[in-house]
Amino acid sequence: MTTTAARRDRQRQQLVEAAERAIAEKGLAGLKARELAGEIGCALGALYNLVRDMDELVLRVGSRTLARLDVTLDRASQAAFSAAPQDAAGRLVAVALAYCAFARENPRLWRTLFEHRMAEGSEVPEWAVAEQMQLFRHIMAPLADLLPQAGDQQRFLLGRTLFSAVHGVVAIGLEEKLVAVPRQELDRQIEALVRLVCAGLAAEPRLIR
Amino acid sequence: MTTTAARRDRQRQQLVEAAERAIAEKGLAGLKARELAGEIGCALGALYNLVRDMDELVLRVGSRTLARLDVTLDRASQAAFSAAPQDAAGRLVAVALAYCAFARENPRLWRTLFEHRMAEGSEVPEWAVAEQMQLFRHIMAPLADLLPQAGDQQRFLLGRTLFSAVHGVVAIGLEEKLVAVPRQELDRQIEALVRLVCAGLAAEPRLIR
DNA sequence: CATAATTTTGAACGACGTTCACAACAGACG
DNA sequence: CGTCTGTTGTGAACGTCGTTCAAAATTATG
Repeated sequence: MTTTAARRDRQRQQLVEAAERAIAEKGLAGLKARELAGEIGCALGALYNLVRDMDELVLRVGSRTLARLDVTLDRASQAAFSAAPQDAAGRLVAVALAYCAFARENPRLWRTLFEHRMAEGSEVPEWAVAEQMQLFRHIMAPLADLLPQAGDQQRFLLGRTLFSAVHGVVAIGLEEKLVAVPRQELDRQIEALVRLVCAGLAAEPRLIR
Repeated sequence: MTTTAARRDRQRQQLVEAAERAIAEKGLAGLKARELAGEIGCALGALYNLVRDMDELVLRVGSRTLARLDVTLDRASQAAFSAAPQDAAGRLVAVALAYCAFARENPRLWRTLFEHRMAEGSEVPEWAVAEQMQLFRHIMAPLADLLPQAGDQQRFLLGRTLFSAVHGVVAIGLEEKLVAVPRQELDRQIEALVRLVCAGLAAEPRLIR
């Protein structure tokens, strides 16, 4: 019968959603096994029939976050393309700004993507890594327009650098540790960074040799 | 008598050094109160006479890390200045590469600077924030040469953006999660990023309006 | 030297993720 | 319907963590 397996799937779904809510409200450190068990109405030990351990749960939440981020970046990229099909730099800026907006609107879920560390001895499963890589296409596509004569290798390296750089600006800009940078200012920083790199590429293409 | 206060200071020093060793070897998650107490030869509870809580201990270790980083950046900046006094961009590159080298050579201590979060309800003390700000001067000085006619505000914003961008590239490049990026390649990425931004500044100064 | 103040001690506390012996249960067969 | 068997849910118990605290030990004071 489907009763057992189906209800397990349903409960697993509830569990992931409860975990997502908990992280979104209280951050990764606010995710408690006992609280989740209470919320989905099962015993503490039953969690481990739905999920190997907390790491897997966090990865599943991360998977949902990445999927939502992917949709966001897609929309931003398409909108920019519709507005100015030949402005590849503008598309890069749009993706970067969308990334920043997503991080601002989902601060704790977004942070969890980076601050979570697997328990000692465990490795990030392959599917989780693949999901992260998927997102790169939003950067690689405009870059291909911007650098038609560069090799795939060079483009990939530059794409990763660009992503890392924007990510760094967003991560430090949204850090609660220091005073929060106002939205407009952070957006300007990001746009300036991307445009400066693009202008640099145009002026001195040999820099990425 | 100095006996009490002096021995406390001595023990506190030992404690911080033991904590630094523990973090350097096993990461922030490998820092255990009981282990430290054993190492400096005191009871578990006595730690709380030397330090308010673990957060303070981590901040003290962070302070030492920042001091060593400061020395490293200073040396790199001065060496670049001696080699080419008027090459401000080269000095920026040198500082960025030194930052990357420091992170690579002190991966866990460096990571701790960013991954540590205060316990709920506590705030990062003012002296710790000031120490972080101190480091900005290594970026601000070359930037002042590079943009003599920009305002302090603009320069500061660009400096922070530049730091954040380089930090992001280093952070993601050294992530153990994915395959480690080879040293040479990471250095090239960082140099390319900084030089691209500098070239962009030269070609399109209006971008930082 | 006696007395008061301070400091060290380690058992105890509460919270955490995870495990496990056992109880409850579901389905198969007579 | 009753019994047997394998699976699933249960929550107390385990080990670990940072932190606290009453008592013991040590140090300072008159």
